[in-house]
Amino acid sequence: MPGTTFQTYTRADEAFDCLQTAIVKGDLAPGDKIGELDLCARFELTRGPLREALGRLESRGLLVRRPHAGVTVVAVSASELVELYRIREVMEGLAARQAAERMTDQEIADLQATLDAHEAMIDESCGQAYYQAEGDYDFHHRIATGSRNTKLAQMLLGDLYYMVRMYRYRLSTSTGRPQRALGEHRGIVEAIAQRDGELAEFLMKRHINAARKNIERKIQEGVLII
Amino acid sequence: MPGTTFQTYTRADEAFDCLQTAIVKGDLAPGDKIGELDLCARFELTRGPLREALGRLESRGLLVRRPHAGVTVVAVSASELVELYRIREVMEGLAARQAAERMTDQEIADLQATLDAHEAMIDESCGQAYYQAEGDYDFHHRIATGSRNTKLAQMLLGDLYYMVRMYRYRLSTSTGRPQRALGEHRGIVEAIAQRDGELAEFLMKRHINAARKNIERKIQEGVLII
DNA sequence: TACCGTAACATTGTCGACAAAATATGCCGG
DNA sequence: CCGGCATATTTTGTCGACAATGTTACGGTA
Repeated sequence: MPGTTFQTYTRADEAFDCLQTAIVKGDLAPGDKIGELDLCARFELTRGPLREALGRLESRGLLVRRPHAGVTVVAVSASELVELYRIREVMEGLAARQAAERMTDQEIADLQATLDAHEAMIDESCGQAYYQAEGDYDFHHRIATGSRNTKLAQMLLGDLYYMVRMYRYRLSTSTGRPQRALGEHRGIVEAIAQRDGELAEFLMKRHINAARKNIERKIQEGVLII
Repeated sequence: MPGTTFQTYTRADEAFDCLQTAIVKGDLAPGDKIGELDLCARFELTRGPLREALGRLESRGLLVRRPHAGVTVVAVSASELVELYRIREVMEGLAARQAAERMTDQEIADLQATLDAHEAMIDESCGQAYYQAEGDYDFHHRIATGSRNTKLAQMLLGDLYYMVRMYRYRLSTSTGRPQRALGEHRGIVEAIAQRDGELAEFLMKRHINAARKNIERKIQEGVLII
């Protein structure tokens, strides 16, 4: 092997990332019927890699494809969004428990530092909504990874979070009560630091349960239209 | 629309199914480095649809792909297999709870009938191992569907079960104690029939937990080599 | 005028060939 | 005899063209 320089990115990967972020950010709205050649022009690539990316997105549930009739961005109904949170509740509960058992001390310290930075941002109240969403994502991301459960992290990070984020960007306000969410996050980290897996699981489940109820309330009030 | 006869299957779908079953059945063993043209010859199709199918399989975690270096069937380690059961425990627990709340009376009756048929097979002890595996799969499949949680069913049926079945075929004996498993199944269905979601969740979690411990024991004894 | 059947269109699915990268082979030097 | 380098080969990634299918528009008929 002359130059051991491996190429890690291919055009299909590129297309996959572009499409995924486009869907998550809302540039491609749910229900949109998108043509292949349009996308090719948009991202400057040919149909081969694009179709490969479309297949992957479809497999992940972000696109729905009807043979010979084109692809459409998946439209998640209000009830389905709520169901997503029910899944998150049990899966992230497990992640928190395993994270409490397996995270390194360094990782826990980093996690606490993250919360400190997060708190500082909230206090300065600069771009609350956006940073709140990003901080929240970062928190859950770290715990999923810290669980050391490959498949669990893959399912959370690769499947669920993208669908949730898809609507978070649209909502702009994640929970609406950053201080309260931060407090819950602190409690979870505290439990993890004490290696109390059971408590971490309980608190995480309650945390996500609260977020679900918040969304249900917004839907009922008509604030959240899906 | 002249003839409203929609074509639902394309060659890529075909390739996807073929590859998936080939992996699950063990015709393509974990760790195998498989070439695209080999697969083309094997399934009699061209590289276009095949690559699309490979992308989907990769996205689902059954294949791992290194750019320009080919695809290999994913090799799940013993610890990862155990982790899979931890995920199943919480997810299927949720499925059982929601199934208890949402399954129709007809579905519950069908489920009970399924168990009766299953019991008959075990009594006749004809092809125990195989039918045990199939019956077990059928049972969990119905509950996942009965949860009416689209994404949950999709994740269980589309992701987890395929990975678990991949090793079930290799083990030939699923739990080793069909009567006991059947009894646990009966208890879960009973809870569902009584619309006791909490109990159904508890029993399902305990059921899968027992299966996990059984596998852990086999691994320790060296019976199960991965 | 409304409805149905047909034909043209546009879009997707499929194929074969070319280009780029990684692996395998052979050669040279130590 | 072994290790490292350059070349050759194989395999993957990409592209453009053709075929099949769904969609749309049009005209005829009741």
